[in-house]
Amino acid sequence: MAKNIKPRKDDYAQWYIDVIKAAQLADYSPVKGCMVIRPEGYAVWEAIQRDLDRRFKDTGHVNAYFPLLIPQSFLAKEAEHVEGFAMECAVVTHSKLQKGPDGKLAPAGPIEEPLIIRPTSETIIGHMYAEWIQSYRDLPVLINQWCNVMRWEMRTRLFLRTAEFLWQEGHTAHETADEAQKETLSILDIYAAFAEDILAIPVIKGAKSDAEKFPGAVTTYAIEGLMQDGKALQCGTSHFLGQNFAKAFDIKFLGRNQAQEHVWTTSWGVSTRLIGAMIMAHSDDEGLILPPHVAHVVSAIVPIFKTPEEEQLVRAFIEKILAQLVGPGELEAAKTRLSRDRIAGYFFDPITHQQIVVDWRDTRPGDKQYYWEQRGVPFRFEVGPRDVQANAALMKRRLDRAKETVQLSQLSPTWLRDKLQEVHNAMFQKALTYRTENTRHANTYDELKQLLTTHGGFVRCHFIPNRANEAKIKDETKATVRVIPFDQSNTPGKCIYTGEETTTEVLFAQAY
RNA sequence: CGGGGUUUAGCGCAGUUUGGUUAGCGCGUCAGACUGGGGGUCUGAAGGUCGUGGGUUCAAAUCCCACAACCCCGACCA
Repeated sequence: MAKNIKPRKDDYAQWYIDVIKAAQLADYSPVKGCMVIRPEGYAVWEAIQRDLDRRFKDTGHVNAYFPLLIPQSFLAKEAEHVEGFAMECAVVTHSKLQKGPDGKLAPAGPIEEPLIIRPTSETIIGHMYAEWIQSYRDLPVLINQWCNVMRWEMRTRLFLRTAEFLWQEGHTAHETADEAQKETLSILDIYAAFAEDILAIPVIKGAKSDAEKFPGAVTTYAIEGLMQDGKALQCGTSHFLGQNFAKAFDIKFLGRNQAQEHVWTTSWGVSTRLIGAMIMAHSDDEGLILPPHVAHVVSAIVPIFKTPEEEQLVRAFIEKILAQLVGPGELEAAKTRLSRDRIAGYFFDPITHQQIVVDWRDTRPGDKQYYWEQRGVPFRFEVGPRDVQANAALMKRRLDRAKETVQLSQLSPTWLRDKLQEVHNAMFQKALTYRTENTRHANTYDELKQLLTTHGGFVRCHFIPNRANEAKIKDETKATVRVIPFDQSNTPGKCIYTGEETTTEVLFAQAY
């Protein structure tokens, strides 16, 4: 039992915080609502960036960077957009600090037009696109940026909702509505594939109801995941913006027909919230469980010895293990590398910089087991005199604590990659099984209410999306329409709220 | 922004009722020794504007006043 982590069943919210603290993913900061992402957490973000960035580039996108500050007037140009974001904007109104009569620093030098710190960049990017796009030959524009944004939230939670967060935001402009639509959906596919193949989180693709869509979008698509406490979490969104922003920012081009037309735009993003999703989807009462593809340490080797003689033996044997897993070149290169407190790192994958570490610290083996376990490292190897004798190592799997003795001769990079993939598959399956078991069907509103209160999870039902009715349902159940899944059965039924005939099925759930 | 509560070491708390020496305790942290196949033992150490400002007093963590921050419940938000 982990003594610094509250079990999920006792207090899920506290468990979540404890896991993050124990794994040193993040820390609270002196600024309310803002978090510090520590190296262990940032490594996960880097893995997310690395993989997604490749996927974006593979589909023709390029990266750029736009300013943090946006003229306040820009936000107001799109009516729904300003409505959606005005309440949570941080506003910069002064350009300097000056000492007042009391000797204290106070803001001075008011600036002519207040600037807002970007809550999202549609407006400033729209402004630039208006200058850059003149002709159909300039299209499509396929730009992404990795940056931070700020939304002044009342209630924050590490990774899930913080005032400042890191994300990527793609902004594209197209000649036709059809092309923009396709882009929106192809990005959603990328997000879904990424969530499932890299983070091992099964997600449901679908459209948002009008009540839940992005302010300023025509249609918002999302991938939705189910967390272990039965609440849903939106893991990524892709918006078809129609010509709303094109009209607001006058993004026009001369079309093939010699007429001025407005472009069709999209925007899409995922954020550090994905790290929260990853934690809540997989981790257990012992701490973090990292999906292998984003684990910056894929294996930790824990040496066990009593005497200096035994240490010699063990050390020599571990070198043999490393030689087979990372190669003699890397084994040699690692010797000149600085390491903290005798945790030696060996790059297992030179591209992702995922590593295997050997924990030579002078602490008890039990401490080390917990240490690496709480950090979610997929595999631990125990190597002691007994193992040296047997020419083997004891391998422990983080996911289920399964133990396995592996012979030295078995070890190779492909062997470890296969093992990591097995863990990934098992994690995905486990999460998928959980989701399947926690997706239920309601035929009436009473059933919906009853299922939500007794089980949580997703509830699927016939429903005609409608802003007013959704608001009432949210009032009564705290649940919202998470998605209108693409995967529709197309069988007619009665809307659980109005009783009208419809084929539309939606997923309700309480959400983060 | 409304209602309630809290504020003393990194965390959790005692001390405030009835003002009085150097503000303690547990956990954690750090160092050393012994130890070593799942959180071991011992020794030692560091760490405090007692939320902030003002007042009463010979003397304030303690009494008085004002303010602030944080937490919970609403509201807002994905």
